[in-house]
Amino acid sequence: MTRTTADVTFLRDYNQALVMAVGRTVPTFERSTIVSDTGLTPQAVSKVIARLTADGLIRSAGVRRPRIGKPAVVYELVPDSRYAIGAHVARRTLRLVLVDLAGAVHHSAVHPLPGDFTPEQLLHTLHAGVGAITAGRDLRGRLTGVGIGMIGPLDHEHGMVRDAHGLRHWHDVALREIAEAHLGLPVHLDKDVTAGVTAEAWRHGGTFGDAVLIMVESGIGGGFWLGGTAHRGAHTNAGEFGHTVVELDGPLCVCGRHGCLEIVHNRAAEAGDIARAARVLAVGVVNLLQTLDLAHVVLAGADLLRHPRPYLAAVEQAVHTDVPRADWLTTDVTLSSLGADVIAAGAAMQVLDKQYGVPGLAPRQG
Amino acid sequence: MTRTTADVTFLRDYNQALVMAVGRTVPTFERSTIVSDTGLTPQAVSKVIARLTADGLIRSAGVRRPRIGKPAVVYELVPDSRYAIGAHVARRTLRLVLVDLAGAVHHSAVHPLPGDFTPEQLLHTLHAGVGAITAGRDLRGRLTGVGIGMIGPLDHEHGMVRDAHGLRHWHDVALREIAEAHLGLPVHLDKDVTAGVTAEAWRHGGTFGDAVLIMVESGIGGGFWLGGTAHRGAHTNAGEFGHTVVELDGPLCVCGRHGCLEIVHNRAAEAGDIARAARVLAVGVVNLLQTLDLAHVVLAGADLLRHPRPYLAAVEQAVHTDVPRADWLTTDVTLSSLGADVIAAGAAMQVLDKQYGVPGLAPRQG
DNA sequence: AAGAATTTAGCAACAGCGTTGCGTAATAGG
DNA sequence: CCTATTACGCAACGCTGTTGCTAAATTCTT
Repeated sequence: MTRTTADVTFLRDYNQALVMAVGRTVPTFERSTIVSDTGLTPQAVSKVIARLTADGLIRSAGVRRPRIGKPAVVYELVPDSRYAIGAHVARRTLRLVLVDLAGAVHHSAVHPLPGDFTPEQLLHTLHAGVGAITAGRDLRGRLTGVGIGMIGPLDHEHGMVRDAHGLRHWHDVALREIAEAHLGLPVHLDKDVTAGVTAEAWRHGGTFGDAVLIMVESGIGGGFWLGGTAHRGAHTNAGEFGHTVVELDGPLCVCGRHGCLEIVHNRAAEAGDIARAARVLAVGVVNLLQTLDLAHVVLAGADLLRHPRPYLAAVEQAVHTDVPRADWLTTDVTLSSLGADVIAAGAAMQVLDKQYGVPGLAPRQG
Repeated sequence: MTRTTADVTFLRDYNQALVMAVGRTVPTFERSTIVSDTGLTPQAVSKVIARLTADGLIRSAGVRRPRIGKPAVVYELVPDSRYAIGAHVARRTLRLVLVDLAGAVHHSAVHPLPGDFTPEQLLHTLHAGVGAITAGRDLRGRLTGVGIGMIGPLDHEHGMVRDAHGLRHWHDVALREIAEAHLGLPVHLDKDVTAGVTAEAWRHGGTFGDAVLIMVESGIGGGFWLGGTAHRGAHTNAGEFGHTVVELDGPLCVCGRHGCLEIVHNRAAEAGDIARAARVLAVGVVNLLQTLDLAHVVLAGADLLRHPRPYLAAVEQAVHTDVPRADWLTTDVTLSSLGADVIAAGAAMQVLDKQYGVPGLAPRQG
């Protein structure tokens, strides 16, 4: 394993990203806002603001007149100064979105994919879809790249799809490399659920605590945001939350174990007992809270969003009653604000995060 | 939430800590070792080595003669240049250890605690125990501080014990503050399992990937090391791994839920069926791997270490057979190398880590 | 109307970091 | 004795955030 080393360019990028994180989450801000939020000196903030203004990422938006004294310059993020395209590769569809620097979704389209599609077929559809997005717009110099969120297992670091579940033609495909060659843009590949949780984190700026995005969509997965970054695990395989056993000696799951959350949940759902399915999911969520002590639980996925109310109610109730000492152990439970776009949008935001997010110095796995 | 800001002193401390992390894990090293391990330039490494030598943290240990050319200076960590004391507060005992900069345990002692002891009683025993350790040794200027590992819930950031499980006199006790006043040393308070996993990480240097320390000792807990730092969660309450449900509608647990890993495991263990207890634990471990994709599983705790072989075998087998695609999804399973000292030693290493470990820029929870 | 008080913001000098360029020390081999 | 090789540091540099101070823009006070 090697850690990243730190030099002065890291300092600059890091502090600059802190300012951007504030700018993303508030309508407007001024120098004193940044000073108190970050602890940087006023002079340092001035330098950062000057750089960001020169890059077109922020702009002045008038002045605020204090009770007395010189008026303060008010700034705002320029959302359309940068864009990224996000792709959600599911089993039968490719969803593409255009996302701006603030995390707003400007365009969303779903393209059908052939059953058991090949890499070539995906790239063809991806290329056409990206072309359709860029065609009507002038994104020259403002399109940061393309993010792809996909089922695993895959290798995020090397941009390789290892063995996508249920897709026969996807063994050790260097998707990032191939897609970059096809599209002529930087490409970022990650697991669908990890991309999804990045969407929630990006839109909340620097203030997003430890979180999980629960995805119920044919399978059940969980994307984790821990300690200020996405948690991918040792082999980009974190998130197989559906394959945790909640019923010893329960029904046999496709993964080979018995009583996985996914199979128990799906049986209830298929029997039409959504309330029970939701309660089973809630047990799993509380398991996560006990294990990881999360601040946010975000619910998403087509199968869940078909019945948002019972799921939300069951999870909220379990979180508030089954976790002891709830007075200070606060965890909020919400539905994903981006609905069906969350994975694709999150994939796009991963590209933005890489460029404009707070950089980490975390080690690569060893 | 506020993130730490980064200035040039952060750069220095960070790169310096990278060098120390290498030094901790190898018997000797030289400038070229650091250059290739970290990616720093030779000149930067020279400056770091000069600083560390001046501080007495490393020293020259001869030269290596290359085939031809000027001999390279060989360096080594000076283990006894810094020490820290670690305390493991359990329900009936206080374990104290003295640990050096390399993570070696120099002294270990167990002091009895009264049943349902009060803060005052603990501090008295702690003070006497620390005195006994420092009495015979000349640790002037080399004792970095005291780390305390304890059952939760507690608040790591503020050094407060919230409501220690099963201890009636421990509600909102500002233990860190009180202990610092008593001992005249910096004190670091953390959950027992989190301290434990820090021991494993510290002794492995910078190369330790995502890991969990499983602790089986009356209760079952898990300490997490994720992304290069301890994972404590939003309220320092991560690690209640024993209170994850593995058997829906199973026996009632003390926590109020049914079928928790802890109660199912303990029933099997109490019935003398260690093999089944170990298999139940292994199911929980695989749940963690599916969720978090960990590189290391470390087993510890008095109840487990009474039967190390069946536990190790059961967990190893489950990890290797129940997690699919094991050829590249490698996870190693080991027993804690520190045995019963792991929590106390880890608490000590948290103090060392704070001073000499790789600093993070991670956000405090919001 | 003029000056004091207050708030904001930037210029200039500075210390400290890693980097770059290059010179020097220490060895083995010819 | 010279050359090739390897190791290593001095000095200058570019860049960072910081510190000290000045200037600008406004309201309040006299």
